[in-house]
Amino acid sequence: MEFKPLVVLTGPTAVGKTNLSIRLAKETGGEIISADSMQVYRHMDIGSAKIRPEQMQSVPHHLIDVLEPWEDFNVVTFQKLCKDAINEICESGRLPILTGGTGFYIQAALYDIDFTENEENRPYRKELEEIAANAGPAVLHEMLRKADPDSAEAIHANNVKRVIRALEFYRETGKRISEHNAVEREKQAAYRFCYFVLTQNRQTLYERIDSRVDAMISDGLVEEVNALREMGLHRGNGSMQGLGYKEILAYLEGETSLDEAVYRIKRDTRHFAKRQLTWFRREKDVIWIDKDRFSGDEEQILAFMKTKMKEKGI
RNA sequence: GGAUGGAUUCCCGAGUGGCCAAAGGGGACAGACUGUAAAUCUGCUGCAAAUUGCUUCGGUGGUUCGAAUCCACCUCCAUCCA
Repeated sequence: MEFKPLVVLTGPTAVGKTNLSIRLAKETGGEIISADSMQVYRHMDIGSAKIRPEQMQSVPHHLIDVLEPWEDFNVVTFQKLCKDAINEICESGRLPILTGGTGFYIQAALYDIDFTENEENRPYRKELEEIAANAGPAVLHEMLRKADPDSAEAIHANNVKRVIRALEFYRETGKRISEHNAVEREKQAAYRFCYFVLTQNRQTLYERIDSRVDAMISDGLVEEVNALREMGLHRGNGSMQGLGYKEILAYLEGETSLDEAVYRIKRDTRHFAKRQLTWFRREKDVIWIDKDRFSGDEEQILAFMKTKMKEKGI
């Protein structure tokens, strides 16, 4: 079977993925698929640093503005939409470029990880959440130890969300998620790919994050969040877990000052960037692009990327 | 000029004679992650030849077997009185 080509362009938040992706797409006849858990939502433009239509320069973009902010989104949905987009782009003879900062989504798409279709069992999840809240996380963890000792070993008792997921998996499939994961981990990529991770020195990155947050505020982030709030969105919505949204929401609810909210957005975005970097470091077959090595010169970076792509036959 | 309060490890801040390299929080750094992932969670943070040794709690000197903690003087900061 012939593998389809796929270019992945990722990196920590605020490194400059968007601009580079546009240039790469224009030079290679590519179309962009967003691997971003927040840019899928309409009405969330400023806080998600979504590309503006005029920036797209007529390069087609997929998976941006496809959901309303009150709709749920998750890896499986992403995976499905992403796969469709890749197929469609390839069929038209163009190159799919997966761009965005959600490492987990990229992994799910690239390795075509099997999430074992199962029904969402809301009542069971709720039941488990209540056990954690009332009896404590240790009790829940003990339940997991009985069902799936390996998972219990691997997942910290305090990580309630993941303990619940492991328990759910066992309940729904009758199998242990630890065994399932072990199998999936061995998978080879489903594409002929280049996995680029754009990076730069930490200090500069952090400075860029700080000033981008300031820019978001002056571009009207507060107004954007307020509009969402008036649409009925609240902290329970998945979309409102986004950086910049939950903090401004707290401010609008009168829980914090604006200064405090801004401080938190900056800090938590830096933490997020660090987590992204940790994720990419662990991914195999990654091609790092250190902007500092190229003195930030996009021409050189693009030339480098194209060389690497040629090596892979893309 | 006088009175009072304060100065603690990167920051905030607890500690008022031994159990203190010093609570707690923040930051920084590192890590995990397979249907909430911009989420969730973990570790670590004086130095070193590291189950021990060395240097830290504004400065100097002193009391004591022993001081971040007590005393004296000095420096700086805050508030109040002139």
